[in-house]
Amino acid sequence: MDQVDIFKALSNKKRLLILEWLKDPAAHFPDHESHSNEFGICVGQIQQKAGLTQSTVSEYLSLLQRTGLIESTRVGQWTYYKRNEAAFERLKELINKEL
Amino acid sequence: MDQVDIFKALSNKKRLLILEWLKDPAAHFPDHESHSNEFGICVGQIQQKAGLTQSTVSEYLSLLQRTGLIESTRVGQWTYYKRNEAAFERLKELINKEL
DNA sequence: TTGGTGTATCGGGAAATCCCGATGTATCTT
DNA sequence: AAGATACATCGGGATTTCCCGATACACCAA
Repeated sequence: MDQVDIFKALSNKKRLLILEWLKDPAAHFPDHESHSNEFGICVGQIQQKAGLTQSTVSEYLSLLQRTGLIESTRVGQWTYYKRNEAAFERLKELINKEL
Repeated sequence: MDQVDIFKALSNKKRLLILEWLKDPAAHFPDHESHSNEFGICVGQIQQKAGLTQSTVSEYLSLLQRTGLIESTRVGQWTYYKRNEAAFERLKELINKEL
């Protein structure tokens, strides 16, 4: 994934929203604390909030993961996604220097 | 132009290159100082270096201008483009805070 | 094992993007 | 005015992106 691919991943309103939600999961997914833990947020929760189909959300999360901006953990039948803040920091440094 | 449109504008290798070249025009367009002045670099110079057709480069520059990242000045038959560094600073701040 | 739930992948129609050649417009020169 | 130069716009074929429904896969519960 090069710089262009990262910008492409960020070139979508819904994906930007998802990344924003994952910055503060407790604030954006306050549903009884279920399906929300130290591993992140599961696909279903994100799908519900995003208002997209399950397949679309799954693909978007997969795409974001390929950029390295988020990471996933499988627990039972759930896949939890969370931000990779180190990757965000590296991206910001790159942008600050190269752009 | 919202955040998504700016990321879309940055989602292209050639456009990123053009923005990089315009960071230091003297270094990247050393052709006898001609067609290079305080107003920026003219379309033809950029087109030659980019290896794209004239129409494509014109459209790319127009797109980048719409995002506010570059500005143009018409002088005679030439249109000079230069970076709007203030816009880049605002974008970087936005990215550092929101992303 | 059977059925249910959560996620990933596949196939594809619609829309957007990429980049081109052709053409139009503005400006300069003679 | 006529031709040349620089750029913008138009029309379009090829590719990519968007987002969906259908289907496949993984795991759990009974």
